[in-house]
Amino acid sequence: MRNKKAPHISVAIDCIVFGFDGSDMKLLLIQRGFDPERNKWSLMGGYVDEDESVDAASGRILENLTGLSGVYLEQLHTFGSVKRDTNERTISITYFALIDIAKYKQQLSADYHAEWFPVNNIPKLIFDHNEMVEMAKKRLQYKAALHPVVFELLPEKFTLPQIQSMYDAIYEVNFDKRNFSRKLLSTGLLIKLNEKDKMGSKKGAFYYTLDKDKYEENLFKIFSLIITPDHLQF
Amino acid sequence: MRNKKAPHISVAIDCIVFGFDGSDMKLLLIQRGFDPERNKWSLMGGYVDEDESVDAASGRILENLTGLSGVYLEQLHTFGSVKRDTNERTISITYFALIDIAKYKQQLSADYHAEWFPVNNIPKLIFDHNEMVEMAKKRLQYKAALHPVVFELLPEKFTLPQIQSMYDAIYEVNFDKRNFSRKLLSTGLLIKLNEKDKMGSKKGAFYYTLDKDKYEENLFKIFSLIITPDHLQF
DNA sequence: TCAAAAGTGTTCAACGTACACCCATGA
DNA sequence: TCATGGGTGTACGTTGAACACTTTTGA
Repeated sequence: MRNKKAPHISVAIDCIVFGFDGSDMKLLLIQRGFDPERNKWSLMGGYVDEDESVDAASGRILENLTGLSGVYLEQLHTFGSVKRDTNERTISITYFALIDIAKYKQQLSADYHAEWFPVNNIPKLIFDHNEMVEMAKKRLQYKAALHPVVFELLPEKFTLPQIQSMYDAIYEVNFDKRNFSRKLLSTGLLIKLNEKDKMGSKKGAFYYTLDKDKYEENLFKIFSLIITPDHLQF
Repeated sequence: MRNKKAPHISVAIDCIVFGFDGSDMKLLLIQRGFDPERNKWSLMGGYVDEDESVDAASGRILENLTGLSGVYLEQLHTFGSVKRDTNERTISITYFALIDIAKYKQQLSADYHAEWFPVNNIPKLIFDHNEMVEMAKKRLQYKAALHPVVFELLPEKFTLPQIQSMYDAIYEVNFDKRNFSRKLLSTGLLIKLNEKDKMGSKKGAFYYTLDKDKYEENLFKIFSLIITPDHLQF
């Protein structure tokens, strides 16, 4: 009951950071610098301070450990088994972040020892962090099915092959590129630029950019144009 | 960082209980029996014990305050503003429950002072509990769009008008009953019984029951037959 | 007999899916 | 010149949406 004294339980945050590099989905991990479990791979974690909200804590902790700030962060789930942390009773509130790898490349590699791993080849992580990652992958699938959050993973301008690779990676499928581009363009949310990306091919692929105004207005109607429930892993 | 000492933050649970009575969606509330905020309406809450998981705590707290056990409970979100609890720094991990009101009616009214309120007419609640309820309503919409969890709200046998009322209530729309019943029956998941419910009308409506085997098998493919993204409130 | 809710079918437009070839370019 | 990836169109079946009348029966 609320009027009894609260037992002591520590409150931590762990951040699951997804990135997209133009062709693959990646996950950001750090090597733990202290005992226990020193040198094992881990998510970015830390304790919530007494005078900060848990949302604020997630941003602070991510920035401390990776230098990343201003990224899209959303609460995922709170993990609270009794023995999940081998050290002391700790619950962990997890957040996931979506970023465009290229945009933050320099910030990251300069001072921090974080590394990108392909989402389908994650090493063994400390505690229950692998479970957290699995849940985050599923949540991303759900979220992306109904919300255009995934544009957070893309640079300002991007090509159709890039955005399709992103969806292919998130849902672990291969969409038909003819149907995919038709559906995507039919939203009217993409503006074609007079400029090509020549990185990916000799012919080059046209860049597109988000029509921000329409994007705000139509936040709702847009998706599930792309994804049907068949694509979700239950 | 993980190696610093954790500050003291209390960890509480709050449960948002949705019920369906055959025609309306309801929310279960209790009147707080202690200060501060004595006698104000509130969700069912309590502290997590040091030696129990947060999932276990949610079940225990719900049972303590309402007598309900064995109900569908799912974690919703963790609320963690600094001043959300006016008493001491407390984060609240919220869970939502789905129950068939009739099934638990006796359990509830006997010993507990909990009351059902229509979801569209909730009183002012303590702390940030109204916000929690709003989030739970949205989550239920999302969840029900892709998962058949809503059968948790129905009795063993139910009529087509009842299940449609439920969807109408969750999405705050009025589905066309011809289209609705065709879609629902096309899943092949409902078994028509040779028995009618005469409560709702003179003619009576046939009872249906879930084909449990098929239900297990097809957990995934089923929904979004009913709901399209247009129905979601963003 | 009538009021009230249950139950049922058809038509049309929109959408999803499958599928194959040409284009532009740099090496 | 050729290998590589980019870009486009059509045809068909399925699905979603709009729509109105008949049935049953208790009061």
